[in-house]
Amino acid sequence: MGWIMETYKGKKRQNYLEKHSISHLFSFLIEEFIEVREYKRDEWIIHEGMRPDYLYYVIEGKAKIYVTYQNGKVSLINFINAHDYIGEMELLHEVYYTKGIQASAKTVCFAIPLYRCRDKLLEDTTFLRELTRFLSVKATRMAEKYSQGLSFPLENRLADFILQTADGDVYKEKHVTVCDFLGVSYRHLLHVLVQFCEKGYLQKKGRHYHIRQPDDLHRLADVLKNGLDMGS
Amino acid sequence: MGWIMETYKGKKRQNYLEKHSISHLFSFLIEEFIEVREYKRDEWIIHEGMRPDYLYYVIEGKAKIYVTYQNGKVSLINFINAHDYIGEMELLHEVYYTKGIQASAKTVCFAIPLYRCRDKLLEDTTFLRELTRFLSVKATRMAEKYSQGLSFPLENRLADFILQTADGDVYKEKHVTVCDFLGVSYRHLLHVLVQFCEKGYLQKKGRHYHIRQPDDLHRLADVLKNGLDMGS
DNA sequence: ACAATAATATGAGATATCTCATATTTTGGG
DNA sequence: CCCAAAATATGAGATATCTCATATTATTGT
Repeated sequence: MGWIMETYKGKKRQNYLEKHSISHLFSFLIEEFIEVREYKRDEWIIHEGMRPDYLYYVIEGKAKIYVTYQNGKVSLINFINAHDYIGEMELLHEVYYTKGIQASAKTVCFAIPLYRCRDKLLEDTTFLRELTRFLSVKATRMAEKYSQGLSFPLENRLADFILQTADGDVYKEKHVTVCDFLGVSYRHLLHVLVQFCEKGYLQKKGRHYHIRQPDDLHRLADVLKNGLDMGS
Repeated sequence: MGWIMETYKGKKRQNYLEKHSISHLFSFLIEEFIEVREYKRDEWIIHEGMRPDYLYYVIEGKAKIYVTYQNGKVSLINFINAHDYIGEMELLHEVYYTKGIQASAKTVCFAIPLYRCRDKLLEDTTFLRELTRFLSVKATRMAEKYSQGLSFPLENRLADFILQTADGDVYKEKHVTVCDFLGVSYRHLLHVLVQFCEKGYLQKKGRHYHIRQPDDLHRLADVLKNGLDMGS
């Protein structure tokens, strides 16, 4: 299936480089090395287990990180959005088991060839500082999610997820994605959603859910927050 | 309780700086800035919610990262060992909710004052590259633990934990610590341990457990591993 | 437009895990 | 050496969550 990633050339490439310049993230001239690539929905940006030759910086779109376990179970580890890096592990480590990354919408990224830029990147203070910040946030988020996932029932985590992903007061994530992400069975996710509806927190409208009582959801979600909190 | 952290001076300090030199991790002369500190068992290296003024590098000992939730629930997020950094989040971010870090054995670390070194550190390629590696490993480990925690029952995670923390063929972690770390109730942890004994995987010897059938434990633990794996 | 596939839905029984109650043993501080 | 607190233990009932079975409804490729 779809492995027809498109590389923008000429004017289109130039346009992206200008409108979404990332030159301030580097202290050397990065532009000439960048390939501007577009991945279609469901296309794999990185195949699980295959070492990528590029460092990616996401310009627009979104993607998901997956890992497959030996028993065949597939787990959605995280979402990737604009301004995230992909493939930084391969830049930093000789040996690394690469996770799978799949675009969940049309996704445009800047691809920086490691074989030409690795040394430059690893000598670049501006870039390293930027990457360090990115990784520290990533590590913190993961740590939070980890302890939350273990410490609280789905009720709380789902309330948080709904509030975070709602479009206005409409929640419309796909159930299959959500139960992967929250690590629960489809059956149980539906069960809790029905409860939310019965309690009047949500109201089902066809395929979507309307948020009726955001305060109640906030009350459930706030339990996950630690002490003072900084938003993010 | 115990907040009498001791700072080594003179010869003792000099000794540590020489025997555990970290000058290769920096491209400027760091030695003169370093304070060598010793924290006693159960002493808090960083208090939750209080912004530390130092970046720490652990030389010997071990510690635990805790976070307290609004409902009073306390969660053990991770262990810290020799060669780990503490307080790097505060170096990188203006605003950050600091987690609590408690020594679980006598712990010696190098404390680098941020008010004197922040700018130097953030300009230092060698250090940034090092820190980036550290953070990338941390982020990956957390991501793995997260998805594992959600995806597998205690049986599998405990088998893994036992094998990882066993001293030879003797497992002797404190139950209270373990159930914090694995995010399960004390009752349930005991329940699964009893099962392991009944199945002959472990044998209880007073306060410790003797590993009888490591292969069976490995079989359970291996389920957590993804595809190829790289150890770490 | 049709067939195949993915996503949504719902029920029922099985497990994993939690909570609470209570008892015994170990440990650290005075 | 003694006490209070922490850690260990065990039972019983309540919940959260999973698995499997089975229908119905989108979506997608051709």
